[in-house]
Amino acid sequence: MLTIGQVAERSGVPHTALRFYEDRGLITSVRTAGNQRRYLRSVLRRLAFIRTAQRVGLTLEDVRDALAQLPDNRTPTKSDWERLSRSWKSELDARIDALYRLRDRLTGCIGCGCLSLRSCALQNIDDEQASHGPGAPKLKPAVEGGTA
Amino acid sequence: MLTIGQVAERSGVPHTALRFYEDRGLITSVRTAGNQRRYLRSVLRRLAFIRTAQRVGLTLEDVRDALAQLPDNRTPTKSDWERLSRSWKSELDARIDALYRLRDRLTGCIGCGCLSLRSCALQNIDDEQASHGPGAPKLKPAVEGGTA
DNA sequence: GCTTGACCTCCAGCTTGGTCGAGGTTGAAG
DNA sequence: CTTCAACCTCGACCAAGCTGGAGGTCAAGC
Repeated sequence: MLTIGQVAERSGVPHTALRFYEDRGLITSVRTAGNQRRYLRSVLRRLAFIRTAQRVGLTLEDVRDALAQLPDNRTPTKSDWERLSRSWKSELDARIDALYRLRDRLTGCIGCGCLSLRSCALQNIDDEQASHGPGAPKLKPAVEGGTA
Repeated sequence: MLTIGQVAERSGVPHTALRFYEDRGLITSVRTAGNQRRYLRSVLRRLAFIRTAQRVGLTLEDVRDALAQLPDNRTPTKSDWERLSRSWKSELDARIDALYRLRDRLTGCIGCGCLSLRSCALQNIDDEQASHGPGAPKLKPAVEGGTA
């Protein structure tokens, strides 16, 4: 069992954030007789997962909901992971896709002669994300007349 | 020239957010004699760009810094885009990579028989650090978009 | 058994990315 | 010329995701 300080050091996640995550239900701990937190080593795995997910733009709530599908008290089974995976895969795929388009649009624009943006991919971004992600309000299909 | 209401409708970005973005220097407008905002059509392109970038976890500041490289008052040239592209590509690549790892970790776990997590990729996220002894290196210091 | 640093709770405050409403102005249609 | 939706500014407020401090407790070393 690890103390909060040990977890903080090993994971690089500040102890303040660890308490915050616990408060939000992303991680759990048990308490000593003296009311101090003690963590299973598996919390490090969760934390790595949380931080990675956050870095790519998922909210703590997204992560919490996903992790809620995993058992706290036992090693996740194959079907535990399957469920988590299924529920996340399409979201992750969508994000990967969005990133690709964002990147390729940039580099693509160089090739496509953006001096006249008329036929440029960037032009057409607006219609793609019609309904995505809770955090990001949507861009409606814009009526791109002719002049840009 | 478009009014703020027209831009809001076409882009799907609320007018409140439009003023907010202008305040933060992400978009610009000109004013009528009566002090009302008028936008170039190109603002729609910027907005689509902003929303996409946000969706994949970049901050408004990241976006602002990137867009600051593009001219406000003329169509971006090839070299404008080249500069923007260069400065973003590695960041986007890193995020794509992170997403892949996150996704593949999930699906990988299904294949690898996570009933025993021993050899699982997820397992090794933290063990790498743990096994580096007492002064263990940290997880990625987390979130924020500083490296853009 | 005393010290000291790591721990506890609670709460205020910060940043980001906005929304909402009050109170006033503009501008195009009738 | 009136009307009224759409616009303006400004400041309060919101939620997420934290940080930091105050004031108190625990536990390991001397």
